[in-house]
Formats: sequence, structure tokens, C-alpha cells
Amino acid sequence: MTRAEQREHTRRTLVAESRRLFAAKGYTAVGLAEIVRESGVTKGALYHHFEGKSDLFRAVLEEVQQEVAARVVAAAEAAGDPWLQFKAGCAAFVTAGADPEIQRIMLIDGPAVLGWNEWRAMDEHASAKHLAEALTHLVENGTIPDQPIAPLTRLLSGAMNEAALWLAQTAAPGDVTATLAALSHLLESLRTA
Amino acid sequence: MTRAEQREHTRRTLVAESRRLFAAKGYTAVGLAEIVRESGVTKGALYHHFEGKSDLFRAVLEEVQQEVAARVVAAAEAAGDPWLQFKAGCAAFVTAGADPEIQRIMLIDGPAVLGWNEWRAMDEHASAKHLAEALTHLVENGTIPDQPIAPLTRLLSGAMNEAALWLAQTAAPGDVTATLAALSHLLESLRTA
DNA sequence: CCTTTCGCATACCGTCGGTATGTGAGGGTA
DNA sequence: TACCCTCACATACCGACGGTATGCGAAAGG
Repeated sequence: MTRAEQREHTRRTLVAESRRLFAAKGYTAVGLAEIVRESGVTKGALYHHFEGKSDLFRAVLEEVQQEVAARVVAAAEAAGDPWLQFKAGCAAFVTAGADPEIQRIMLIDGPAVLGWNEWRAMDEHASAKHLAEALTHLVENGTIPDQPIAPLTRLLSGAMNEAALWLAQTAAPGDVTATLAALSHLLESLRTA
Repeated sequence: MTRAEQREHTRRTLVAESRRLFAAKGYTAVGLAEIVRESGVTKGALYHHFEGKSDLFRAVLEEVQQEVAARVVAAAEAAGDPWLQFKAGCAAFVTAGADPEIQRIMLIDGPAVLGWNEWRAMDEHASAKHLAEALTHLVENGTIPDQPIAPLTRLLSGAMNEAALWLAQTAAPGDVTATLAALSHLLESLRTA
């Protein structure tokens, strides 16, 4: 095995194992000793690839956000017109975020570990950007009335984040459809009559 | 000074100082040594009043949530009919939560330190309960159409939480009014035509 | 005045994240 | 192929942290 291959293998293993542990037990409850033990390496390897524990978490968060964003984009592209794409993307985000392992990393520990500013910058880059772009397009083609996009993006993003967290905990069968219905109603209210 | 007075004084000092430090630097960045030093006591006093660091944080969070809830209730009661009370309460929550020191404790560290389940239980007890009750009354008197209250409560609560976090960071002068306008528009969309 | 209680101080421990240094296997060069 | 430099790690160690066990002195009750 060449050096570049070995390097990439170690790094991927560290990210994958720490993702497992962070999702299962939360950031603070996982020690570096446990991570390197499960990864089959030592702390020297970890600090060779990452600046520290929070930097390793950042790599994990990036991976999780990219996966969620990919699912949202795929769902949106499968829909028809821009408005249906918008609603499909929102529904896909809520269902994707309802996975407890994803949300522990992306929604709970993320802001606390990296700070809200950096967390929001990463969220903006990964998914909220798509939401803002979709809203901009809907304003341009007259589907929804002209208004400031940034605050509306934050309101909708926060609503969907919290809805995903709530759905993952209650797990009552009808709740997911009821939540998507309420969200759909909120989104519909944005359209010009 | 009697014993009960001394006890209450020490406890209040610990809560007040740790609230200051948690708000300024975040939960994990504050050590127990710093808390007891600023409070003028030792770790023995802290562990005599609280089970540990997270339990002390829980007491701080309760205090912050009660203050925010009081401001929301006061703003709601100052308004006229139920619908105006509802909107006034929502606006008061967003403006109250926009204080960076409040939100670091209530919205960022809260779920990460205590876990989302316990955080939500406390939030439910403090403020989301009022939101759900207001929505229930609005359904009963026909202001908004009959629908499941719980998911709607979560959507609105999450939207307002995120809006408060966003407002505290951007701090652009027009953003607060634009956000309240967008929120008001979302709330208005709930009313039966 | 004696005793109990209790509010708190002191001293100590295991574990954690982080760092400095050692080491052995690639991998280019002659 | 002999050399040596580089680099991907391993090893050993440190200070600081949250947490605990124990000691102590003043207030409260009889």
C-alpha cells in the first residue's frame, strides 16, 4: 500500500469511527482514547491528521451535512416545477434530519462545539444556500411576493431543524405526516394569492 | 446572618456568577475553579448545593427561561384580543432571545449539555406550553383552523429560536423589523380566511 | 453549656485533551 | 542497490479538568 493510500485510509477510518461514536454518545461523552482504539491507531495518528478533537468533529460534520444536502438536492430535482421542487426539498430535509444519529451531530453538538457562527457558516454552505437560492428564484418568477430573503430563510431553516428534532424523539406514527402537512401549509401561505 | 440566609446567598451567588461566565464564554470553556473563584467560595460549596457542573447549568437555564417567559407573558397580556396577544408574545420572544448572553445558554449549550429531551422538557414547561395553549385557544374560538397543535408548536418554536440566534449575530438595523414582518406574515397565514 | 447539625473548606484522585519526541517504513537519487 | 531523507505514525508524558472523601467551625436546638 502506497503512502497516499495509507494516509487516506487512516483519515477515513478516523472520521468514520468518530462519526459513529459522536452520533451514539454525543461529542463530550466520547474520548480521544476511545476513538483511536476503535480506529486501530494511536493519538499520534489523530493529531497528525487533525488539529484536535473539535477539528475532527468539524470533518465529521462536513460529511454529514454533505450527505443531507445531497438527499435534499436529489429530492428536489426529482420534482417538477420550481414550487414543487422547493416543497420536495423541504420535506426531504425534515425526513433526513429525523435520523437521530444525524441530528445529534448536525443540530445539537454542532453549534455547541464549533460555536453558532461557524456552524451557521457551514450550514449556509451546505444546505441553507440551496434554500435561499430556491426562495430567490420563486421571488423572481413571481411565485411568492418580493421580500427580504435572509430572514425568511432563517425562519424556515429553524422551523425545519426543530421539526426534525421533534420527530426523531416522539416517533408517533402520524406525527411525521402531520408535521409535513403543517409545514406544507406554512409554505403554501408564502405564495401570492 | 442566619443559616438559611447564608445558604440562599451562596447558592444565588453561584448561579449568578456561573450564568455570567456561561453566557460570556460558553459551558465547556468555563471551569469550576473559575466559577468558585468568582463566587468567593470553594468547590466544596458548589458540590454542597449542586450535584455537579451540569446540574449547576440546569439551575442557570431555569432562571434564564423563566425570565424570558415572564417577558413574553407580560407582552402578551399587554395586548388586546387573543390573536394580538399571540402575535405580541411571539415578537417578544424573538426580541428577548436576541440577547447573545441569553441564547448561548438557552439555545446553544442547553440542548448539548442536558440533551435535547431534557432541554425540550424544560422549554415546554417554561415557554412552549404558553405557545401551545395560545394556539389551542385560537383553534377553539375559530381564529385558526382545527389542526394538530403539537407539530405546529414545534415549527413555530424552532422558527423563532433560529430567528433570535440569527438576529443576535447579524445585528443589521433593518433585519429585526424584516424578521418580525416575515414572522408576522407566517402567523397571519394561519388564520382562517 | 453541651451536642448535633450543617454549610462549607481542604486535600486528593482518575481521566481528559494536548504535546514533545522517537521510529520505522516508503521513495527518490546516485 | 546502497543511501538518506521524508513522512506517517507510535510512545511517553504533562497540565488541567470534573469529581470525591474527609475535616472543621459556627449556628441551631435542648
